[in-house]
Amino acid sequence: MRYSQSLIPTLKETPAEAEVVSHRLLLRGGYIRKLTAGIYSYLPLGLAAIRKVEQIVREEMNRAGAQELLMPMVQPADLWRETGRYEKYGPELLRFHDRHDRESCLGPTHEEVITDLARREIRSYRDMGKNLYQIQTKFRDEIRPRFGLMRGREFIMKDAYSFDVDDAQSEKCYQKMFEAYTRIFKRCGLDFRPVEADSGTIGGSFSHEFMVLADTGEDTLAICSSCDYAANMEKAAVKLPVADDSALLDLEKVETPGKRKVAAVCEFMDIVPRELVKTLVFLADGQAVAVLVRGDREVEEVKLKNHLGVVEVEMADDKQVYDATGVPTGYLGPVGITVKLVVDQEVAAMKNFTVGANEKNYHMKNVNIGRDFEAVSVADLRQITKDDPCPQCGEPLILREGIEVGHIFKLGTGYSKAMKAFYQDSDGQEKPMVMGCYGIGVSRIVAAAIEQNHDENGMIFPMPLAPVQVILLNLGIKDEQITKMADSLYEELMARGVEVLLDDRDERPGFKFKDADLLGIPLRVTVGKRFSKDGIIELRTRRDGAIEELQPEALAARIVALIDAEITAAQ
RNA sequence: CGGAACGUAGCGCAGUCUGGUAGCGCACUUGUCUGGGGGACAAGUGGUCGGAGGUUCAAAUCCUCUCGUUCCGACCA
Repeated sequence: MRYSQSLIPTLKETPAEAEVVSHRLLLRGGYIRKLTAGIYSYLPLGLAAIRKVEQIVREEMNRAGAQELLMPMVQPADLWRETGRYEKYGPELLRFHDRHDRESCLGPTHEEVITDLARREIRSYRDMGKNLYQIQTKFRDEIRPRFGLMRGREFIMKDAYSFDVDDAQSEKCYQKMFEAYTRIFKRCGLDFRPVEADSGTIGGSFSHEFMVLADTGEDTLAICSSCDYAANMEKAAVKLPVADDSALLDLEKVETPGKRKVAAVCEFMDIVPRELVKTLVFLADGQAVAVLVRGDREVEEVKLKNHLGVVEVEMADDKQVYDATGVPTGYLGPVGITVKLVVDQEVAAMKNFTVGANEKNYHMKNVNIGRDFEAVSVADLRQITKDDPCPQCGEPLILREGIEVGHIFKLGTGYSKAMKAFYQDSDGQEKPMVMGCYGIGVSRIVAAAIEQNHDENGMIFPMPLAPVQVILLNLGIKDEQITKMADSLYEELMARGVEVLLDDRDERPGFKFKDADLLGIPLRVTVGKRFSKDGIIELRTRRDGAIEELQPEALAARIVALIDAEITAAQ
């Protein structure tokens, strides 16, 4: 590729819209351009990087026995009604009517389409054990797209779906995918961790996320400092606390005029937040539910949602709280409350705690479960903290930010039952197919790789993801000898299968160096004065800036060796 | 959708409070010089000031509405 013929519009200044480093550098490097909110064009270099990821994904999926196919992006609403998701999915699903007024949507994921295909085409247990995948543009009408390729509305995803005869086979496939994913992210040169995850709206019984560790990540991970435990914070199990066996004290009502916040109440009553219990009201699919957690804890909404078995929970506002309970916020408590009450396990282990009295300007102390009120249910409902022990081994946990680049689910038979995807087993019985689904955010991987690999001068691509492996700078466009050498090296490298970008623009050396750094291409070859004077070609690595001086004849072989070494190292 | 900010040349911004001439840097065009870390000089091109309506002799500037973008929250690959 010749720079002069390509479209690589680098920017000296950072566009104001870009906040995170990958977004800034992708724009500055001329890899992407925004069309509208959350929707980007991939320019030649951006596309080249994406193709690299796709290729790795393809190779590993195929190696794991999966088959590639391609499904439609436009999907009929009726298919989505079969699983109930047309109603459930929410405004993230972009819906529209075609010219015949048929309801349609743009595929944000493909469980319905693939299950429809499977139920039509697969009859016998002999045809089961299939894993089908595609790499395709998805559309999710995100409420708030942000961070460039990290959370677009339109993005490239690899999605795979497996169909097995029973749980044991499905489990094997899940394991295989777990291994394939580990290989994929390793080959991409990413620093990542697989973590236990919530299965979200896609549904299913069990799942892992693959997280790239980066400060700009939107998820928080709980990672054990000692054993192999790692989980998304929203899923991370809090260890069951030891029950307090103090004697029960007498219930006491205390006047707390104007003291609504935990801090104010504690100060007024001369207690600490861990002796107080908050009563928070959530709307669970519209129904008010009160949740008790210790004063210094936060409710984990995902845990609450799963515990209640509802689609959505949100914190009620002051008015909704008053409407549901008749008590102003700040004075709510479990004693005599009228709405459904669920209790965090930590609170269930407490004795003689302080709560709101369900009456303005009053709190109660020495409250106890069982004696003063009954809980509808007790569960792990709070957010884990960095001070919690590992739920597996009890050693300290570390909390880190991560970018979700892959997610695998055991789906079970939810979709197959809803859509009547049955096969006939060897015993002649009709049985539901056991499904799994496995996603990778292809375009997001490129962003994640940059978040992990950059410096003040620009991107630093790991060799396996680099859009091209070498940038060849001709620093003497008007010098016949230099240009001749640069062109011949360009030809020679390409002949040896090396991907090269030849910077043949009539620009000053400094300008080309800056662009080369910004673009993040792993190897840089310079043909300039050093060559015309001493016959020396310079080879520099982007990551550590190390320079080797070589004779032109030795260059190609050296480059091939470096590339091979880096690619093998990542495998 | 809730909270906040911002829309002025391709990009980054000033000008808006206090109404009157649209400006700076980069980029772009032409020329000369220059040529190893985003060069210098000279001459240029490019604007319905997001859009619509209003107030006024006069609106980028004041008022109303609207569209868009970004940031914080809920969603997710």
